[in-house]
Amino acid sequence: MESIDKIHGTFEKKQSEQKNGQVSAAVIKRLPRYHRYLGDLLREGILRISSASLSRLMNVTASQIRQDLNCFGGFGQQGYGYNVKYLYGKISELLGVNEGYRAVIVGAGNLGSALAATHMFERRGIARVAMFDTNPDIIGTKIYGIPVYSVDELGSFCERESISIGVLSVPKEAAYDVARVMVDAGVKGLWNFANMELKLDNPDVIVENIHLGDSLMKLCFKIKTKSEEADND
Amino acid sequence: MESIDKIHGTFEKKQSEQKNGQVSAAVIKRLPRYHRYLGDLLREGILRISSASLSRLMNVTASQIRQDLNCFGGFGQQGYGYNVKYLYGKISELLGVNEGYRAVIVGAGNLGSALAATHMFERRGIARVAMFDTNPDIIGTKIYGIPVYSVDELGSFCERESISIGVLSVPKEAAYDVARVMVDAGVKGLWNFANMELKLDNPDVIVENIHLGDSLMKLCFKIKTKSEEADND
DNA sequence: TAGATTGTTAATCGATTAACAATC
DNA sequence: TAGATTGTTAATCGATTAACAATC
Repeated sequence: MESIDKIHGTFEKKQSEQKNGQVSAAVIKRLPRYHRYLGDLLREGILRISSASLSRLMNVTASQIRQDLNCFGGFGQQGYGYNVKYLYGKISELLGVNEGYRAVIVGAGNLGSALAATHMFERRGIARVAMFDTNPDIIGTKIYGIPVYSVDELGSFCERESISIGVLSVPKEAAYDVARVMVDAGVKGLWNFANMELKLDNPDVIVENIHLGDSLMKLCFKIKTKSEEADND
Repeated sequence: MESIDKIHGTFEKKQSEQKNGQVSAAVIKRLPRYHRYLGDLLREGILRISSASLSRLMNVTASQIRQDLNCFGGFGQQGYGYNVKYLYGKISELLGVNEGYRAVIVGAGNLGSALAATHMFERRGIARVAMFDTNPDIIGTKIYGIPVYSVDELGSFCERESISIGVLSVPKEAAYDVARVMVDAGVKGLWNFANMELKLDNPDVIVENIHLGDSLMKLCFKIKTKSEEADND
């Protein structure tokens, strides 16, 4: 196996930090997908890959891959391609994998429990340190090993435990109250499943709104459109 | 309240069916969001809205709203704006709400159960007629009122019950087998939570892949980027 | 009628793709 | 060295925004 150091040692300056300023939303959206595919390749034991072969695998153009990666620095090598392990590491870094972020899940209903059950967090080096709910029957218990506390303690807990990520799996009606408490407690990002768009006045807090229903509707739209096409044949 | 008929009766020709050919993916992605906001307005009892006020509400440009809607026909009226109820209805139609699609959920684990518990389907007029699993302990039971059958019966069931939508909340490893069975049984769309991109050779079957992990990573990326910005101040 | 606001065309902007010189 | 493939610039394409005439 080639030495990663040998290949990448000479032009380290350019790489680590983002090139000039803003990266477009389009590129950011694609980064996790690159990460996924590279993870698969790594697990398959593939050592190197060219933008051309990766493009075939991912159904995008090789140009786009090279452009995207170059937003962050030269991760490849002319005549060689990309070292899978190295590139995977670089993208992991960009995405904040293993930054040691700490998360809480607010709302221990069906969705909250499902999120507690996944390996989604650990896999990215994110610790789920607690869950919060209002139901006295489950407060004090553990769900998939995660302790459930009263939502009354949410603010003080987040502050004390330096929580960066708050997951909102609460009903729509509770979302703003819960969000406010967490923002005041210094939480940096909210992952919002509450089925509404959380608009905060604090521009430093990042919000990712999940709308599963939108995806379901897109599916229905496409099914419907496809059927109508078929009818016109 | 104004009569919808009075306002819209005169130029019905243009509306109902899609204008010339393909609608861009960008527009399709935005339709469910329009639907959501209009639903909220409707519930609040708002009768009419202009593209300008809707644009303020939704944080997009009024131009974009008018362009998007005009892909499908003239839903508004000069000097008046849009009738909320009428527009909501039209977008519902476009999205296939209340088309009577029938769905099954394959995989009755945490995620499958969480999906069984939501009102996401009914709300869009989609019937969840059954769940399927391999676990003998839950086969024959009901989860939130939905009967659970053995995955062995999946194919024949989908065929017999004319299922249009298959929800995949199974482990990655099982996804292709399950997908193949459903596609062969005439299912028209797959909503795939299996954490991998389902690539089918049948171009008539629609696949929506859900990657919650990608969203979580985007959140981390943004938190990280924001922190780094802050450090450079 | 005058005012408001759409539908639609034209202008702008950004993202994707193509091309190729640099270079491993 | 010759071949391969990147990094990057330039060309193309598509999506967003602006502008305004049509019209309710």
